[in-house]
Amino acid sequence: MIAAGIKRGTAELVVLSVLQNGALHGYEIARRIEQETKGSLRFTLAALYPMLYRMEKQKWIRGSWETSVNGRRRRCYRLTPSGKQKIVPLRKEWSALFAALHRLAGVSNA
Amino acid sequence: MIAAGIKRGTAELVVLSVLQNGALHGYEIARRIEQETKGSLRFTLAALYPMLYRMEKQKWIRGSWETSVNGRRRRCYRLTPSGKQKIVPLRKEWSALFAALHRLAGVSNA
DNA sequence: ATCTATATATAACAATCCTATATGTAGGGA
DNA sequence: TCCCTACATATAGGATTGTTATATATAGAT
Repeated sequence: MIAAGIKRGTAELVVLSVLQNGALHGYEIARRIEQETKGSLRFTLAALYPMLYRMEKQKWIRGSWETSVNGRRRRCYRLTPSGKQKIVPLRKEWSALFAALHRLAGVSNA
Repeated sequence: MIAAGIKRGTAELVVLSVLQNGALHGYEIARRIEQETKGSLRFTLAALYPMLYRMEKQKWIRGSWETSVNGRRRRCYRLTPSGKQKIVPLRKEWSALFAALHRLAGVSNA
């Protein structure tokens, strides 16, 4: 598990990214992040929910209450056009950070 | 300039890394980081000084007051053996983060 | 004489994680 | 039946680590 102090700030990009493949609710977003990184990246729901509210307020995602086949109420979020556009510069900035850390500290994705 | 919310948490690794090439004082550490990343990564001194105190307290660096040729008093920091060892797992964890972001969000050092 | 660069220090604030706690449903096993 | 786990959302309180603003002080250039 990557420590909190290291992964700090990644949630925004990560949430937007997993929503690129289709609408998801909060609980499922957490599971996808964990699965797709083989458990190395993981966020608590207490971190994710307020983050989703902020992103909805900024119009990057739009939430809608839905009911699953089991009768559970969920809030499903999908990317807005604005949210899709947001990903590009965000990924670019993270790439710039990666380049800087690669240069300075020998960090690599290998 | 990489935004504060993105670079958050990198200072520790970055400071330890620039000190690998020899002892430096706070003001100079800030300049090195900026120079070696062509201005893309930059920390305020108000962030660096408390960080240096924390790292000294944890025995990763050791500071000593010195006087420059100009008669200015500076606190020069050098890596301790413990600090050198600290870099390895820290770089590894940052590499793991970027592997995850590469996979999930297409972040790359190119 | 004033302005910039050098050099350290701290207070007040902001953002984004965490743990802990709360609420409630559905399904499985003892 | 009762309890435990999985599902699903919500919020309070605390920790960490950045920011801006402010303070102090010396050296060299204009």
